[in-house]
Amino acid sequence: MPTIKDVAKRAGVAPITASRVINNSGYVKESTRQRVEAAVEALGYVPNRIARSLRSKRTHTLGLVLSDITNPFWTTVARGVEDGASGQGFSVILCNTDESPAKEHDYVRVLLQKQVDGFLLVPAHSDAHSAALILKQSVPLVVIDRTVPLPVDIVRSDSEGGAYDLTRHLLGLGHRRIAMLSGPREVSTAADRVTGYQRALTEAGIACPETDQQEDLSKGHRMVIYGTFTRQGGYAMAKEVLAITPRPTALFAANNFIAIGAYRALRETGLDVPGDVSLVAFDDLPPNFSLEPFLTVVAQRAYDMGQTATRQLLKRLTEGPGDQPEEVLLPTDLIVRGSSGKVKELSNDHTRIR
Amino acid sequence: MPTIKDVAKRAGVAPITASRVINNSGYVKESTRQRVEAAVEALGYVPNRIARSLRSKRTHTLGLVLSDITNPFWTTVARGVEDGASGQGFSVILCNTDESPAKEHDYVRVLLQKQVDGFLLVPAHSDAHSAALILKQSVPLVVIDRTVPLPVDIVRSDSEGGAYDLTRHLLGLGHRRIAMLSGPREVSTAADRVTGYQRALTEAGIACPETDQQEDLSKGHRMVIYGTFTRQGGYAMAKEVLAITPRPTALFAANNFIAIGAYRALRETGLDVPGDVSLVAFDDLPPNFSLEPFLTVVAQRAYDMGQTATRQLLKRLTEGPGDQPEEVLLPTDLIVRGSSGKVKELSNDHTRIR
DNA sequence: CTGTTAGCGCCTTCAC
DNA sequence: GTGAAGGCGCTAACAG
Repeated sequence: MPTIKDVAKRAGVAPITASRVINNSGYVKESTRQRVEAAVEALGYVPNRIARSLRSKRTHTLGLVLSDITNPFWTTVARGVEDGASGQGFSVILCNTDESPAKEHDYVRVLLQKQVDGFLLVPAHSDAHSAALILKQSVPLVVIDRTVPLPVDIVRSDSEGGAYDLTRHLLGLGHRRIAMLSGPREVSTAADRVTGYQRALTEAGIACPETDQQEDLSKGHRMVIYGTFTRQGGYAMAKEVLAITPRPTALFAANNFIAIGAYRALRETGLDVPGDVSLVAFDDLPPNFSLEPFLTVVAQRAYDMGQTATRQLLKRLTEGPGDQPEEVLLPTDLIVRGSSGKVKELSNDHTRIR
Repeated sequence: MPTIKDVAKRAGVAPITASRVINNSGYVKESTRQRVEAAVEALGYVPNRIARSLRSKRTHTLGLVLSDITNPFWTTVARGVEDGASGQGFSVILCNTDESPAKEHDYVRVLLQKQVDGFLLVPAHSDAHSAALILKQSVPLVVIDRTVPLPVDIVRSDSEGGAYDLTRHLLGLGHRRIAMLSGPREVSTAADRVTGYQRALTEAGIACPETDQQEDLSKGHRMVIYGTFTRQGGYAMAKEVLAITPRPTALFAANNFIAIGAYRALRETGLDVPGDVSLVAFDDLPPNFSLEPFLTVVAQRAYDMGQTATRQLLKRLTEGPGDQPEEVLLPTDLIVRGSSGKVKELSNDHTRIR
């Protein structure tokens, strides 16, 4: 493997001169430039960026730490990151944490040792242990998707607004008993989605059984149930909620996995979607890979999210930390499909709708 | 950012001693070990792997160059790679080529400069330009999914066998006019799938119009049509093939995208699947993200593919190039679902089946 | 326009 | 058990 010294020797110049030609820096006479280029060609010289990084203290590499690349949402985010990075001459090291803080921590440590120029991180836990570690080393960091109790740049979707839109959509179809199948209480996105749901229902004057015991629940009421962001979670929550009398007329799945589990529960129960029960979800299923997209959803701009976060990170790399962190809130998109429909007035249902 | 010198100074030892403690190499007295460890802790020392790599000529980093991480098949492969790599202390740099040889070449050059220890490559073109470049630098390489005309390790699915199985499945359901909607002729996987299809039909005594002009085509015949591995391609090919009289009773999509396009064409034509026409595909749609998996497919073991390729690559890294390259052929799995059914005998169809 | 010197942070080699 | 010297490949800084 030839080094820059070999190139220099062959061209009859000093290494630094070869360096200047290779990096197009400084003045070099045309004739020597050509001699050096010929030597590079002849030797098949490949510059060693590791050595360069050691000097320059820049690796042109970013660390992308997320939960699971296999989830189409994260896949798309990752693609946005990679495109944004490679466009600016940066490479991306990919790490899957599977939501494990321990894994996350290990990855971050290694990436720190590898001297990545910056981090894109989806924190596995709200304690933000890893994020703090990164900041302590004063390595630039942009957090994606979730909030953390740290002064740090964040790019995330407007979960609350999206959930509000989706709930309004159901209200518009006449639904008054909408069950929210949520994720874990302590995950910020889950909490935000519940908040959006609650806001829409409050505006519509729909009671909350816990707080409004005295009110008339007959015109509809709220149902929030917490679980995990998984198919199993969705299945279990749907089963539970479908057993309530009177049955909810619509289910709001707080993410795509929950929606899939809920759908299975609905089918098992012999209920038609949307004939008997409407089903909507936060997060689209990958519509590019569906024979027929069916779910009414609020979709996140995943690609945008990755790209925006990367742009922000690269800005920090060139412009320095700046005075204070920024938070970017990406809008969500309501996509109405076949899984949501008008409420049916059931004959044996004493609660009349509208 | 403290260096090993700072640690050494604080512990009152030479840098090399600190190094020995940090890397757990050589003999160090327990008391000095503790002093060094205390210094590491106090300073928040993080070893610089860039410097280490410069010395050791090992970066513990692999380059993964594939077409598009957004395709669920590649996503799964990538996850297999990342798991296999991180399990052995390796990081993965991800690159999307979008099947562009130029992009691929640029990525490979950068990765070579970054001194990755090895490559996992899905070649964008059968000319294998980038693969050759890698081999020239004698950097270990494992090719994934496709064959290249080079002596190199390859891990791929048994495309021919899978296509054979899928075709046999259709034959077993009574289909005799099965149209193969293929990918580009020059892509090895497309060619292999056509070969498997042909083999099954030949065994079943089904004629090929081009070569068997004289034979009786009334008992069924072959239809192979070449296009692109895209939804548009699938749509166009399906439209074309459905216009033929007598109409094929089954469509074999050579990959998941083609299947989606073909399904759309079928629906537009007013045909029921599988009532009027059966549809099967090579490559599953992401079943984890479907409300109801519907397509009968031959699925590839994508995760396995990534993991196997990585294991092979890491073997080369530790054991050297070995005498000659290996080729691993992964089996495929036939998954029968709702999209394939028995042929109907149409009243106005003069070709009697069986 | 070109070259010399020095050092990035680490670890192999060889002494003690 | 420990340390001193030197160099991995490259490029600032400072001559000339």
